[in-house]
Amino acid sequence: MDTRRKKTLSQPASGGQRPALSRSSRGDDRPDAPAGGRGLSKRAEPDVRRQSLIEATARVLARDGATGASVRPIAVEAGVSPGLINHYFAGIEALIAATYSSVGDQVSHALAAAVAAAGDDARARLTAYVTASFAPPIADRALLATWIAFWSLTGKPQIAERHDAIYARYREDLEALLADCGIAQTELRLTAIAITALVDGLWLELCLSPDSFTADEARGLAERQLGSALSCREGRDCPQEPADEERSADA
Amino acid sequence: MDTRRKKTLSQPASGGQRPALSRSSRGDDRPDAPAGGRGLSKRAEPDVRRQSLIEATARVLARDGATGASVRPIAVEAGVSPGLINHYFAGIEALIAATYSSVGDQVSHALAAAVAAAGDDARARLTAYVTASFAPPIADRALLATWIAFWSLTGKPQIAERHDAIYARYREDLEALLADCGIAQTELRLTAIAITALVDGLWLELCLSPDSFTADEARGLAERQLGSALSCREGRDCPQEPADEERSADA
DNA sequence: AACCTTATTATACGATCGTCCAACAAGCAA
DNA sequence: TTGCTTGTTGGACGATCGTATAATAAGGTT
Repeated sequence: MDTRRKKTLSQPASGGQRPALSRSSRGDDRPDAPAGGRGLSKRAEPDVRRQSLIEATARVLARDGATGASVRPIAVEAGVSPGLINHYFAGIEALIAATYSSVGDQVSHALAAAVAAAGDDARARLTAYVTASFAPPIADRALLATWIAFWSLTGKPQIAERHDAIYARYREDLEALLADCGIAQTELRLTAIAITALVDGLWLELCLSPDSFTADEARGLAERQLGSALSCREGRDCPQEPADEERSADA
Repeated sequence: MDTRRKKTLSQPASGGQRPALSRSSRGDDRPDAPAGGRGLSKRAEPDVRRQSLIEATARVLARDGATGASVRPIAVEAGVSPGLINHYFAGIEALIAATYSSVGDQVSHALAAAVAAAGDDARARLTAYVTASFAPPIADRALLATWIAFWSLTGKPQIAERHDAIYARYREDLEALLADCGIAQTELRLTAIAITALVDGLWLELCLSPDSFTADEARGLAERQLGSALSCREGRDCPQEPADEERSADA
């Protein structure tokens, strides 16, 4: 419902508002916007309106990045007036936080779809999961701009909380796929962290400067890392992390 | 050349901000404000002034991130008036681009120092290079905030250019260390890309949400990746990237 | 001295930021 | 119809943004 009412510090500054002008120009010149697309200023179901604001925010973030995500451009994109945003969200920051969760879910679903399309073989599903980051819609400069905007706000607890949830879910899904491939329980967590980091780093640089390597090369490197992780399961010769006490020689 | 003048450059212009004294009536109220701690901003050598502005920008970026890096806070941090920034730089964007190069150099030097401290053994130097990212001054939230601010501006060619140069240099240094460890020439480029991506991803997540894993774990994972890369050099059984034709079975 | 160059300040300007608010409008209950 | 609730609008407000510019200060040259 309201979710508002801060009645904060600033007094209305005494003097009454300007009587303002009549809105006579409105309400008779246009019957209303037809369905579909923008310009819907009809009354909407609260959940529908909330979602349309979130989606508009995602589009603006993708197009203009963090600096462009301000109230008025988002309102224009959603086809509503600026004031409506503060009616549905406690502030622009809350709207962006909600958008983080929404975009995070979309990414998660895109990865799940890639896994589902890979069939039943555990190894193929794992490969599909990690290499999906190097193809559309994940490997996209606009998505990176969106993501960077979220990162730039992780100073605020509200956003950091969602970041942790999204990444925890990503690693959780990855751990499940790794377990299906026979990775030992004790290795699951760190293996998932390493693969996540590699994929994240490759995805980041692939979007930031696409000339330094190709998406195919990124796929190959991720695949190699998977092979290395899986070879440990078969008792092969694989490099082990040195024990903590052995690691002091390099300082 | 009184001695008081010399230290004013590095002075953050703390307290005595402007005693009201607005200069609306120029030249009659007060010719100068000589005494007191307010001696900031004498004339400086152009290069010195430029550098002090760059350093002030780096401090503001580290403290407040991308959204805080605007003309007036930077000017306050540098202890000069806002207008001076446009005297030395073509705009705020040019100042931030220059700061990107400067911070990139500092990071590069910090990594080089870690390598130099590791001694003469090639393997130890390589380890020092990659694990330095997980210790101060690299593994630092403020540095991440700075870096994210740069990333958020890579849409502008001026910044993207700097990003490419900085990352190319990072990979170049890494390739040299890998070559010293005997990595084959044909594998150098992709190996460096993979290690850079892993380190970047670990560094990013370590700074963003430090609770998901520890710096020691990050070091161990990077070390394991190095071991995997180096084991190939000895003709051991190491996972290979599958050929491009073999990768289409998952649809 | 007078003159010139330029570093530096302080402010002005228009644009845009987030938030708040009073008036309008749409739906629903009586 | 009349009333009531609430989604929605368009703008006001103060703060801050980047840039531009006239006035002043400082150093160097002749």
